[in-house]
Amino acid sequence: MSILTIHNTLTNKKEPFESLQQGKVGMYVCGVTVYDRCHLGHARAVVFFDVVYRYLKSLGYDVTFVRNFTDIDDKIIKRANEEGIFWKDLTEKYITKFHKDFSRLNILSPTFEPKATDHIQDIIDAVAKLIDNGFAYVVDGDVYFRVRKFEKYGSLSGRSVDELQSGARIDVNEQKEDPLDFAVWKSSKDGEPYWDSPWGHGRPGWHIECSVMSQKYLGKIFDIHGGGHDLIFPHHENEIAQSEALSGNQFVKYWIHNGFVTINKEKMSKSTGNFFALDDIFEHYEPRVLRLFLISRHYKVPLDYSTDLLDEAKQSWARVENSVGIIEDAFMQKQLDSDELDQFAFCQFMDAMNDDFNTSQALAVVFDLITAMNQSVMSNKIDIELKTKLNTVRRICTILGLEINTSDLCRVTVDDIEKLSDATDLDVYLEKIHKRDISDKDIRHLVLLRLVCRVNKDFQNADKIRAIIADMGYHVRDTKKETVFFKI
RNA sequence: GGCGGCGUACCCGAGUGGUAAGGGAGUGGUCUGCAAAACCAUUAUUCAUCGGUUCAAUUCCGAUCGCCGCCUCCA
Repeated sequence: MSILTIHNTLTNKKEPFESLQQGKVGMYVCGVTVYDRCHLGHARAVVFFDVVYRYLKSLGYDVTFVRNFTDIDDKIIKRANEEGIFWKDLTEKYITKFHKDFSRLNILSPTFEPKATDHIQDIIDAVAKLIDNGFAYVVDGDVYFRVRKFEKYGSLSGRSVDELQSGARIDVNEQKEDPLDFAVWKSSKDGEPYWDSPWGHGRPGWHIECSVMSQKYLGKIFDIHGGGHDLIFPHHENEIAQSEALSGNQFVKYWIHNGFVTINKEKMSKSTGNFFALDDIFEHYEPRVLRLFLISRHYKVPLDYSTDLLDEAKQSWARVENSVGIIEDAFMQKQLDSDELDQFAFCQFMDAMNDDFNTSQALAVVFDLITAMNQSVMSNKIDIELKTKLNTVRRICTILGLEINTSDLCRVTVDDIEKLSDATDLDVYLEKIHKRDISDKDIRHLVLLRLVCRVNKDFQNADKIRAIIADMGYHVRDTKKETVFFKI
């Protein structure tokens, strides 16, 4: 059995994962700045780290998982002004929205979900300490971090300070000692939200909230810190500088960064308007299809979005649910109690996940199992081996957070025909159909009537009813003794 | 300009120093009243191009072309 290896951005290598404390993992993932709806790019990051969280737990680790909300910053103030609402109302609106969207994507709640504005005093204390130890300085109510004093600066993003210096854009703020220095505390202008501080009215700079909250909940050093690839510089670079300047020790052992979602190969981004909001996508696709799509590629490489690809994901997920639905039915008839897993397949899954969370390969294990299960059903082998495969599919999908939903499947059997009041029902319904006076409530009855027609070999009417059913967005599937129907 | 990533069938996408997972789509067949689902068979002598190392490279090295990202807010 393999062991978990993780590609560490810090060393740019795949490394065996060894937690700092036996059996425990501390993980911090940068959440979102709450000033707008979440898009597919956010979803990829959130879903991927949810998979990491679930997988680590499945390995038996006691995981403390922190994902923050950055709920005060320039964009929030700007947006609140544009909409003419109080900034706090804006952030709360989008935090609620975040929870709503991501619960649909079957995301587990993190252990802690801290907000920057709930930790202002901690932030002020940290800034004061940075000033005390010479890593930060005050200019007119602003506080800046002295980048050049932190010798390791640039180690995460692979840049040298001089390189950055030459490429640095001209900053309007001439007060800084060095163009590379960044704000840890920003003084507020009139009308802007502020908190009292030893340096006057102001608010935290970007970056400091993550340094403070991660260390507060996870300690001075912790195992995993994650986020989107675009956060490597400057956000995570700055976090390292601040955090290590505060603690004097290494901040994080493993840095994990996920690649972007792209549209026509270009980065999905709010600032360019090149994005699809989650709730818009949910109107056309089931969240679990979206989730499958998001983990269909290895997390580090870009994932290109298109509706064609989502349609493919939808089809492949239908393959899983069809198969599981049929097999669970089979086990309704034939009780077989076993929680055993197919050890061979499950080991293949573990090997895939242990190889830097290779979800593509992990999914291949699921599809191989599906094929094998279908073959069993085909040859009527409803046995313990099939049950262990089914258990394994369910187990793997749970770890990946993919919810297998077979409850939408409804069925009518030939036995139900007897319950029909009388034969005139058909004429009544055909009349209703003719008048289009039917609704979702009638579906079950329609399917049953169609079955009656089929039993009576009245295929013309059977097909007519099927066409109506299809028009209403349902699909029927016949087997020897029953008809299964479900909404498409 | 600096740094980094990617280029695998019709599409998506894993992977390995010894000859290419999986999904979607297509084609032929089985099954079915017909569909659908499922099953079977089939679809890359080839992994951007050109060199090099090697008994052997798609996998390592170099060059070239193409695409993308970061260097400014950004998952």
